[in-house]
Parts: sequence; C-alpha cells; structure tokens
Amino acid sequence: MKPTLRAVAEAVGVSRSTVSNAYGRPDQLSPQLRQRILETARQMGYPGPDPTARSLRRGFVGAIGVLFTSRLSYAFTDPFAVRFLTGVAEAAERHDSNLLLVPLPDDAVGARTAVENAAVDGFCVYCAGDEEGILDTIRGRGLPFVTTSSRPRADDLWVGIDERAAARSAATHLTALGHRRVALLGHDVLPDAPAGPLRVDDVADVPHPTTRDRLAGFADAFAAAGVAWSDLTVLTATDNTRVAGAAAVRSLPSLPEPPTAVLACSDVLALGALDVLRPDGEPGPRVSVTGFDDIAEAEAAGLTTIRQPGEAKGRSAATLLFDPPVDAAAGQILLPTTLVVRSSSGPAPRS
Amino acid sequence: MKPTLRAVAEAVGVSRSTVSNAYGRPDQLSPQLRQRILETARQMGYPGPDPTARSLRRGFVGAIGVLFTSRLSYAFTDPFAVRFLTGVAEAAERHDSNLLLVPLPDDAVGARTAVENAAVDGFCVYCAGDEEGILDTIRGRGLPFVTTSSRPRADDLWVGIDERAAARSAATHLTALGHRRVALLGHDVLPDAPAGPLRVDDVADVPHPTTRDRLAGFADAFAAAGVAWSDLTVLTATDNTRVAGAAAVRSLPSLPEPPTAVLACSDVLALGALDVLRPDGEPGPRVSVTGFDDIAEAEAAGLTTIRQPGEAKGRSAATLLFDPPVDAAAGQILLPTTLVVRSSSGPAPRS
DNA sequence: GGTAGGTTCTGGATCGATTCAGTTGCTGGA
DNA sequence: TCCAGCAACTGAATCGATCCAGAACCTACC
Repeated sequence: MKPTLRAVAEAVGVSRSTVSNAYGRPDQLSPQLRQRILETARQMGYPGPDPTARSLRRGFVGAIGVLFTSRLSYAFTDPFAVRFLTGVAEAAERHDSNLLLVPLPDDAVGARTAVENAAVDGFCVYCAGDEEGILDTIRGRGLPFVTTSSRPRADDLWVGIDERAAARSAATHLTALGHRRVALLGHDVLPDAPAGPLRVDDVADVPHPTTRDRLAGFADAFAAAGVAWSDLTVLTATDNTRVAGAAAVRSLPSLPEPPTAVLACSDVLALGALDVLRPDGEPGPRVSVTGFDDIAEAEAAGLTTIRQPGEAKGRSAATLLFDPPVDAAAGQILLPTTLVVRSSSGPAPRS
Repeated sequence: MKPTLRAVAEAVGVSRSTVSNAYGRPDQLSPQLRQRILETARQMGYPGPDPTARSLRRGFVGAIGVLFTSRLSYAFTDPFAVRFLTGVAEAAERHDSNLLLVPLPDDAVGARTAVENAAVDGFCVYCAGDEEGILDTIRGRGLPFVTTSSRPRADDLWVGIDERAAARSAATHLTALGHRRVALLGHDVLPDAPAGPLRVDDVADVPHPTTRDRLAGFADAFAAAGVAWSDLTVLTATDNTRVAGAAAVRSLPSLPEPPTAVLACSDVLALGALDVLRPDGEPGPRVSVTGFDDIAEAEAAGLTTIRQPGEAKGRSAATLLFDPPVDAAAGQILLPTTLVVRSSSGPAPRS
C-alpha cells in the first residue's frame, strides 16, 4: 500500500496539518520545513494527497460531467457531437477542470443512477432523451447544469438555437423550389415504431425533443406553403448514424409516388440518404436532400443544410457552468443558424 | 444544503449502516424497512449516497482516465484520436465505468499534477509527449495503466502497432514508385525548431515517440533503397492538424529541387499537404502524398495511407485495464496494419 | 427447554485528507 | 520590562459515506 499523508507526518515528526499545508498552502509554513517534508514524502513514495479524499473534504471535484443519451460510443459517431465536446473541452481546460463523460443507459432508472453516481461539480447535458427526468435528477443532487435542448425552464442555464425556425427555413427552401411530396427523416421519431415508411399527422408526441422541434418547424413551412400533411412521409431511422439514414430511405424510390425531396433532421442522416438516393454524387434535379448541423463532411458532399455553431455551443455551455451570470436572462444564450445551400437541393422535377 | 445519509437515518430512526444498506445491499434488511427508508429519503430530498464519499470509503472510483498530450481540445481534431476514444468508451460502458478526459499541460510539472489529481481507477495513455515522466507519475500513484505508445517495459500493459515496420512499408511503396527526393512530414519533430524546411540526419533525438518511430521506419526504407538521407527533407508541423500540415508544405514547390513525394506521419497532416500540393484533387503524376492511420476522410480524398484499427486499439486498451491478463505476455497486444494504396500516390516523374 | 442457526439491525472504526481556532515562540517598539 | 503582533505550527473536528464484528431476536429441531 502507498503511504498516506499521516505516515509522512509521522516520519517527519510534524502534524498532518503541516504536511497538508506543504502541498496546498506553501505560505503557511517555512520553506525549509516544506522542503524537508516534500523530500521525505518523495523518499517514502507518497504520491501526494489522494484526489478522492481531497474532493470529499473540499466539497468540490474539479471535473464537470457531459451527459449523452444512448450509448456513449455513439456520441462520437456524430461529428456534431464531437464538435460540441471540443468546445466544452476547451472551456474546461481554461478552468483547469477535467471532463467526465457519462453514458446514459436507455432505461430510466439506469440513467438516474448514472447521474447520481457521477462525481462532478456540474453537468453539461447534451441532447438527453428523457430530458426532464434527467434534469430532475440533477436538480435533486443540487448541482448546477446547462442544458442544450429545447424547452428550458426560465431559471435554467441554457444554450441553443431556435430549432423550429431553423428547421422551417430548410423546409421553406424546398417548398420554394417546388417540392410538394417530401419525406421527413429523423431518428427516435416514435419509440416503438418499426423502421421504414410511416405516415403521421401529429408531431407533438415525438419523444426526442430536438427531432420533435425540427419536425414542427418542417410542419410550419409546409402549412405555410399549403402542402397537406398527408402528402408527407415521415421516416424514422433507428439511430442517428449514416447507415441508419441510408437504411431508412432505402424503400423510398419504390413507393407508388416517391417523394421528390428528403428533409433530414441531421447531417449524418442526410448523408446516409445521399448514399442511397444519389450514389454517384452528381448534382442535378434528382431527389433533393437537406441536412442539419453543417458538419465538415457536409461541405465535401455538397449537402444543403442548416449551419449551427458546434464548438461555440459547447464552449458557451461550459462557460455558463463555470461562471454563472448574475442576471438570469444572460443565462440563456441563443446562437444563430444559417441556411447553407449547396448542390444536394434543386428544383422539383415537373410532374 | 442537501440532507446526508445521517439525516435520513435519524429521521427514520435507524442506524446509518442500515440506510447505507438500503442503497447498496438490499439483502441486508427487510423489504418493508427498506421501502420506508427509501420513501423518507425521497421526501427529504436525499439524492442518494454521495459519490465522492462512497469512492473514498470503497477505495475505487468507477471511472478510468484517458490521458492526452497537448491541449485536450486538440484531441478531438484528430479523427484517429476520436476513434480510439470511441473504442475506449465502448469498453468502459460495458464495465459500467465513466471516462475522465484529462488534458495534460505542456509543462512537466503541470502534467504531473494533472495526473496526480485525477480521481480514477486507472489510465489509458494516448500518445503522451513526455511518455516516461507521465508513466512514472502513474506508477508513483500505484494505479494500473495501459500505454499505446512505443517502447513499453516488459511488464507494462500495452496495445499498439509496429510503428516502424508500418512506416517502412509506406516509404517502400514510394521508393518502389521511383521517388528519390522525398519530404518527411511530422509534428513535434524537434522541440525548438522553427516550422518549415529543415534537414536532419539523425532521428534518434525526435522527442515525440510515435513520430520518432515512424521517421525511423521511413529511414529504414530509404536506406534499403539506397537513397541518401541528405536527399530527404524533414518538415515539422506545429501541430497535428490539417492546417498545420498545409502550412508546413507551403514552401516546398519553390525549393530549387522540390521533392516528388511527401510522407506524412498522420492522415491529417497528409490531407493538409494535399490541400496545398493538389488543390484540385485530381489524380496523376504530380507530387505523391501518403498518410498514416486511414481515417474516414482519407478514403474520400483518395489518400494512400497505412491503416491501423482505431476503435480496436481503444477497446483493447480499456479491456486490458479492466481485465488484466494473468499471463504477462498477454498484456501486450500487437495490432495489424495495412498499406492502403489510393490515388494520392503514383510513379515519380522522369527526371 | 436448550441450543444451533438465521435474519435484521447497530456502533464504532475507518477511508485520507482539509480546516480553523488556537498555542507557542520570537521580534520589536514604547 | 512588558506586551502587541506576527510567523510557524498543532489538535480536533469534519467531510459523507462503508464495513465488520457483534447484539438482539426469532425459528426450529432434538
């Protein structure tokens, strides 16, 4: 066993307080004694104060947690999530804080205990499925947190975009191009729905908050353009991944009246759709596809999409956590979005 | 303040042990009493046992640390690092463990304290600059660790590839294509060297272990092909990023005798080189460029490179940490690499 | 009825540090 | 000479749990 602070104190012949001070408060003892303590500690193989014990006594940990829904390893498959994480990491570094990545199991009680057991000073919540349940658990612990998803309470710290308006602008782009038969592609659209084509006329019940907001934004645009919901197809992908996106649109072309465009809720889904619907990648009037996020791959693929600032989102979130503003209004940061038009969208073919 | 376990015990009128058991060892008390305890706890707003206190007493934390050199946010800019992390995350999840990302400051003492202060049960060391110093600090804490870099001790847990042989195969590919004047591109090649062209005849002093091994592998190939070191140019990038790679090769074309090929130590550097040397992306006999890692972007860019299994590397590393093999030999895992030839490399132009 | 065995719960020690209100000893000024 | 003031150090309480040996009680079997 490694020696403890107590052992060092006894070896040197001073009190434990003094050894503790030698590490944490150099001004509280004479330089000579400090040197002597540090030297004996080294000789004894004392690795310095135990981080866990120190955290317990001090009352803070020196790490913030980042919560991801679904499996943690999935988090890294979405480049946008990685960008968010980069921003969080950047801010955490500046505050000499570590980052604890907490994977949330799919079941509610598992998620709850994961949040309860994380040794952190606060949380950045990235897109949690059971948003409210998670946030309540965090509130229960009395820890500060920042949420990125929609529908924050007035007193919550929040950073995000106007999901609905942004989604609307993407859909409006397509209706302006003449598209009337459109497929909407999201993941986690309906909890128990089988993957594949699926017609719905109500988006209020979509469990995934972000997907719900974006679908609502799409709906706004189509309503404004006079397109009936019944002309739209809602596709649900099993995951927010490229292959799931591809799988979800596979059956589209064989429909009696195939849609002329696909509005995806994320770039990875959109890229998957492109893989299937435009395997050659050539621009032109074939099926139009739009995404959401503007990840790096989107540009190379010529994907029309909604750009949102990923790193800034993460950075702002962590910064809010570290330096909570006194003014409640400053605790909610709305970031801008832009419609980026590229070659994956074009005029609808004449019918 | 949130109530503690003690407060709950007093409220219910039982001992602290019993409340503790209600959470951690349900079989140690009657279901009825357990229910009563849990219920009162809920009413009082007790969030469950404090993770820090629990860790202290139990002697383990439930998280493993991943150590990155240079700034943590850089870690995410390298897709290969992200893949490694994905693998680690996957294994960590399976063992119900969280992931603590620990950014290591550039200075030795900062790095040391970062390692000393991390509350974890073990470390995965991803490509640390001052490898030995870091590992010694970890050994000082008596924590288990897995290293991925070269030169492990015989009793260290290790997972990696044969860096030198892999690098050699990339270089041999180029010499076989007739290239004789070649630029080698790595980051962190010489600590205080200015970025830009730079001729060296000795790679043993390169500080970054991976870069050193790969350069050595390149050297092997050129020696075998009868190419003099003096015909090679060593370029050093300021970072392992695409832009740094681009910047490093910027001056190449204007050299009196420009190299016909660039051998990069990583894909991101190679892609940066391609951005400058082949901005149009067309294949052909122009400057050949090869990379290392085979990240996703490499395929799209047609980059010839060495493929190494990123997720598997991370997964194996974490698995070694969680289930250390009894047999010391099984603690060192050598993963395979492959040369993947694409359009970025071609025959050297006739001189 | 006595005792062996089992369940259910308790008390106190312990994990490894930090904190803060002192105590001690020394210097310097009136 | 006396005391204020300061620097250097100490002791005990504390952070919030878990662990383990044992106490109390009940059951059951010979």
